[in-house]
Amino acid sequence: MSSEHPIGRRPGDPEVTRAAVLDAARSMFAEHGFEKATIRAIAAEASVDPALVLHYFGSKDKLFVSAHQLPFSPEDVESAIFDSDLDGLGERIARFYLSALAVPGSPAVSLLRATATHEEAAEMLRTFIDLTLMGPGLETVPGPDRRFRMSLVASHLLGVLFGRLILGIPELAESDLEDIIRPLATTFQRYLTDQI
Amino acid sequence: MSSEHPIGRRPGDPEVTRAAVLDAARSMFAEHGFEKATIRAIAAEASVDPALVLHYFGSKDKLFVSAHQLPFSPEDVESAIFDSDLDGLGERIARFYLSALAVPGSPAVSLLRATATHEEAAEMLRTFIDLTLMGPGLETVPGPDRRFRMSLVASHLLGVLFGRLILGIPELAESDLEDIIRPLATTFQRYLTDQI
DNA sequence: TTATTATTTCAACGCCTGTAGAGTTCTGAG
DNA sequence: CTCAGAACTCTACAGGCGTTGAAATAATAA
Repeated sequence: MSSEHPIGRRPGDPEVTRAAVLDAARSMFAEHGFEKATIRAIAAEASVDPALVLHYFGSKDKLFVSAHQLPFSPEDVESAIFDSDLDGLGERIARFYLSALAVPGSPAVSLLRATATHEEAAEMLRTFIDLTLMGPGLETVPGPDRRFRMSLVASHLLGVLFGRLILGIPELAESDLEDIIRPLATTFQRYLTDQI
Repeated sequence: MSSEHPIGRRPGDPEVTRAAVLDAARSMFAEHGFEKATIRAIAAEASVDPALVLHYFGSKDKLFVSAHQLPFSPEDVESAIFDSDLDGLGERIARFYLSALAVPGSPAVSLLRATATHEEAAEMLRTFIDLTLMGPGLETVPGPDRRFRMSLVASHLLGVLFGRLILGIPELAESDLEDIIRPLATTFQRYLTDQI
């Protein structure tokens, strides 16, 4: 069984091919983690030769980075979460992050999975948290320990994502997302605005 | 540069060698995850030939399983956590798990890391959670949704371990453990005994 | 139309992996 | 004291990996 396409440039828009590679990369990284998502498998999923992947992205590391641009901008988060009074803050955080990220194949899950074995992915995820949760909007949270409080929030979010999408704890994986958001909202509100 | 030891059986207790291999395996799995912890590296760390590792444990998978026996028995957990009144339950859980597991090189961290890319490790971690957190002691927690409540607790514990030891969120990694246990204790207590 | 460049496949490289089998030395049972 | 078996190393294989360079084709600029 030889390749699908003849050698040489194919007609049409190359951007389509490039996008297909990125899609395949995201899906493979999300499902298998960094090392087990092989360039060969990604290329196959995109119906493309492995060498083309490297032609576009240079190396597997760079491909990973390219495939994990933020799904939303830090400004989106700021306005969705912090641009209101403190009262509903916990709920807004829980709802925004879980509904955006707690879906199979989400780049966040891919990042989370790869984080476990790939320091570059860990760095990216730390940056993501820093830019979105620890950004300027955090200033509205009172107290000198606001970063620590927010890190408790982050840890719970991470744990839910991990337990639901990677580990597959049944009670987390099969519950309606709203049922998870509710108790988390209360916890987050307490972490951010109450005595802890 | 050839090997440290001559060929053939060496004098002394073989159990020492076997234990050294297990130690090396635990440390390598904890630091690098399943794929990147190679049999060759584990063998080198234990000053042993790679083939000896397989002689003892049969395969890399089986080695992983052997290296991750529970650090405490489910009965230990039951008595440490559930054999008192419900009042301090949240704090007992937070303190017991975090002080036992939130240390670098702990088998739990190794398991957590490997879980991300290795289904067998995920199965082991799910079983661990099932045996210890969801065991018979959970019956003392009121409400038909006690398993769901406990899964919220588990998710938070997972998230703290992940954030502190794998991802390396500074506020979690550098805080005194007691400062983390305190707010978690309150949250756990609420999850398990209050309206959520 | 022609020349250049970007896109694509092919074939191969060197490296590392888990694992198997054969050979060597020690231990312990009879 | 003998000898079967356990412990241990050496060598090697087969397969997969990321990556590279050359060749072929299409798009585009002159």
